Amino acid sequence: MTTLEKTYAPAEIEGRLYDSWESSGAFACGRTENAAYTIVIPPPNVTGSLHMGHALNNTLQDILVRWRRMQGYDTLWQPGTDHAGIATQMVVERQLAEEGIRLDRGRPIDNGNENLISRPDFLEKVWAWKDESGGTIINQLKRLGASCDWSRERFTMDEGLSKSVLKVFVELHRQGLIFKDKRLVNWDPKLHTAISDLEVVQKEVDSHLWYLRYPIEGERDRFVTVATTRPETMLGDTGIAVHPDDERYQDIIGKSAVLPIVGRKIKVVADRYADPEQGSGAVKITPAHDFNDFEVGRRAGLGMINVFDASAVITIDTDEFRMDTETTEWGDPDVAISTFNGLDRFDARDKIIAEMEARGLVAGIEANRHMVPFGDRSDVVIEPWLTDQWYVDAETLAKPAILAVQNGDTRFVPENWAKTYFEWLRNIQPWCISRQLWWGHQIPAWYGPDDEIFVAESEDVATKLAEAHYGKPVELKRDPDVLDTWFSSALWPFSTLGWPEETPELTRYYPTSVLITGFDIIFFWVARMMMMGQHFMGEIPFHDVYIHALVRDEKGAKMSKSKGNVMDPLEVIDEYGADALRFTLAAMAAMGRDIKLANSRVQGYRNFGTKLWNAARFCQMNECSAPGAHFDPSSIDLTLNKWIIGGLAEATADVTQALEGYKFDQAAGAIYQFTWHTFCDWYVEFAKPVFQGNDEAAKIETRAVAGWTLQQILRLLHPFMPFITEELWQHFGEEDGMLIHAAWPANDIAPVDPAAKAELDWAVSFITEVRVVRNEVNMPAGAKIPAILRGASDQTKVRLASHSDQIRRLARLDKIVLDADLPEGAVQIVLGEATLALPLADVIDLAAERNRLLKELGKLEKDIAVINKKLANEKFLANAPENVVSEQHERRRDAGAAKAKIEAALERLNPG
RNA sequence: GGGCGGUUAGCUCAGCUGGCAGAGCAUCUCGUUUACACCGAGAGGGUCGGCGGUUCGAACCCGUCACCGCCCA
Repeated sequence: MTTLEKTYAPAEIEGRLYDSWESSGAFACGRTENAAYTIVIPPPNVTGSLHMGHALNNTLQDILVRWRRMQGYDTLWQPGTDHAGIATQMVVERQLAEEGIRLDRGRPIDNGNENLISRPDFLEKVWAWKDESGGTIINQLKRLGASCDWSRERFTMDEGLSKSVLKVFVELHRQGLIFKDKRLVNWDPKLHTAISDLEVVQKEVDSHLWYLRYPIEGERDRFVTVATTRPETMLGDTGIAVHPDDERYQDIIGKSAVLPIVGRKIKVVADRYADPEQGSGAVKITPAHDFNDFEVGRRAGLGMINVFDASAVITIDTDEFRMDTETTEWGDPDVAISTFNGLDRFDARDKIIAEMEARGLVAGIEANRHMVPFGDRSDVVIEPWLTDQWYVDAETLAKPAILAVQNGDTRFVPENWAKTYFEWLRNIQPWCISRQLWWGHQIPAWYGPDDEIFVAESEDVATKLAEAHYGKPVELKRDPDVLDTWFSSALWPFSTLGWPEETPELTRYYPTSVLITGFDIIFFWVARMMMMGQHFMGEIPFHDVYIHALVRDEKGAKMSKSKGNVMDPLEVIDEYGADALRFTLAAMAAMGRDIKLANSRVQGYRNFGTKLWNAARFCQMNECSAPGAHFDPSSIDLTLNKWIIGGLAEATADVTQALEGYKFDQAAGAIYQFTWHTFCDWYVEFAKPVFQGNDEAAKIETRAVAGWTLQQILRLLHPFMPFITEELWQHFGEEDGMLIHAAWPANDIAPVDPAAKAELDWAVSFITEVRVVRNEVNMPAGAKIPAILRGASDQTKVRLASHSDQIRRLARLDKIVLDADLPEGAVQIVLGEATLALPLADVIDLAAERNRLLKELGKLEKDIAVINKKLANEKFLANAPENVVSEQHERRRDAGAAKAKIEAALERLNPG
């Protein structure tokens, strides 16, 4: 076996190990003799590439999956991507646009150079793009080390998943839970599709509040002033609302105003929506272009007048626009049409203001900062627009989803997020699921000649339904729209397992164990998967939902391309290795707190990997190989070895327990602490004299224990740092097989020996005390000096005898003499019941030593005063638990004894 | 406006059921003692945001104020 290099080189090793895991089938599920442990990946967007959020999300999933796999579970980490309707269509459309090709969606050709592409041809292009570039993020997940079962990779547009989408749509429709309706939707005038509330981002925009005067009909010189942020929509105004209790407007409620420019008669209605405090207290009502106005209009029975086309261009040459109009001094519908028709919405705004000003109807303009809805993909202002769309009755489906979390069938971790979940589900609106796109699952609805709707899983069935309905064959037209991507994602926990087929996988792996995701996705995924899972499987989709933090930059700002503060996980992996990135993310994944990531942190954990690597080198150099199956950690002789084995047992329990509670940071902290500070700092240093000594039996045992402990460390660390641990396993693992398959250490893997712990703790504090003092009195670091131990108990003497080599080496003492006389000017250290003296007046700074002792004395006196006050308090004695009281007594005794020794030392330092 | 979270060392954060305030990074000092300078030994650094309350005892529980962040309207 080759000797290890001086440092670990991740780049050379990661790819090779990943391939050997994958090709050996290590990631595959199917050890069906064991209990199942399932995680479905929150499907990344097929157009996406790995960002830090993904890195965190998938690191945590991989930690759980690798850990459970080692525990023997039949693990399935189900991977895949979603088809990302809008995003993917945009990518391909953009590519085509560069070639001068545009989708044939019934709009006029801009110029002679454009070519149109048909829907089937376009879809072919999308699939070609997907085959070519759609696997980016999957390969990036592999760089991270993700141990997904890639043989089961799914895509939401796959045949099987598409089949489940059809079935769900048809069934929900039959149950009356999917319906078609004409309502206001969030319309994206650039992408020409409806989008869901969740795809709208509210942004604060500096704009104005315009105060416009509308004349009251039949009353000369009487006006009502309305305040608006969107003057261009006034063309569609059909009413004015005032608060029913607003005294200013009592006399005009029920009357009509004349809509300026247009000449339409619009009613003044009383509605609580009008806020007397806001603006003028009167608001113009445009039911076809505002969600609130829509409700007001419905309550008051106002008309709805649409003034925009799909691109939000003013389109008013219509009969409905002319409704209730009359040409007067204030307005003329035909002039309005000729002036505004065909204008872009923002040009129309300027022109409206100009026209109103010309009529003297602008009462004021105020600067105003307010929220404006933007499409998260297109980044243009979203228009509430009246269209026919398909909806899911989310309110009905939400009920069981709420119940399941209330009664604990599904548990949020941390549990606070349940509130967010409830909040959203309790106020849920009908879910608009149709999208005016080509890429996606086409809605399985066909229309007869009279627009009768036939919903069926196939055209054949729809045709038969239609024939039965009409009594003769008719020509049907399929609904051109596709379904929201999230509609198919909602089925992911069971559609990926084969549903609607009753596959063995479905029976075995559903419900899944846990869903790991970010809080921003509770609505998109968690809630919808819960609704669909319960409705179609009759069972919750996951037992636990772990919500992790957001990864921010080191200053706490959200990473974004525009800010230029994104850290690319792949660059970090290139620089420090995947293990370092993974460990950093895990160590920082404290519950309920965002992660502020800095390169220095990753570097620190890279160093941890190097430390482990070098500890392994040390073991290798001293022939500490893994001892094999015959090794029994409970039949160990040396205290040192009993101690490290006990420490390992405690660390094992800590890591396991932390992982069980999803406390990734604590698990990482426990293994880090044990590996570096217990194993590398103390155990290895204590083992050196053993290896250099002549006690062959001790050498043999220590070699075995060191090798065995290292092997257990590799196991415990593997879920966090899979690559470096697997690489080292080749040197320190069991003969057969890879670490990924090795067993997770049981909590009772080895006995914890309190006596051994006490003995080593004593030796460690001996060494530490000497080091502290040597430093404080400026003793040359390299100087080997003698020491005198006085007043030691028998137990201490025994302990000293057995660790004398180690203590002399690490404290840099050349000999330790018992109970000798003290020469002048010795440094004295209080060590439990004993006093340790370093009698070397010529190499120490006596003034510094005196200061040191005085400082220590001061500290002890302060401690004693605090304890005395406590113990003098009768209420404390009466109320505090007995162990707390006795602890205080003990501390006073110890402090008192130490104080006496310090005083004696001061006395000896300056006799007289 | 409604909801959630935060405020602890210079920075980033732990701190469980109330019982001696911790880690990593950074800083300073010393050091190459045959795994490791991506290292080792040590040090300094705190009004636990403010005020009140409960308690023998509060970083922790309660109230209140201030500031910061996020989600929803």
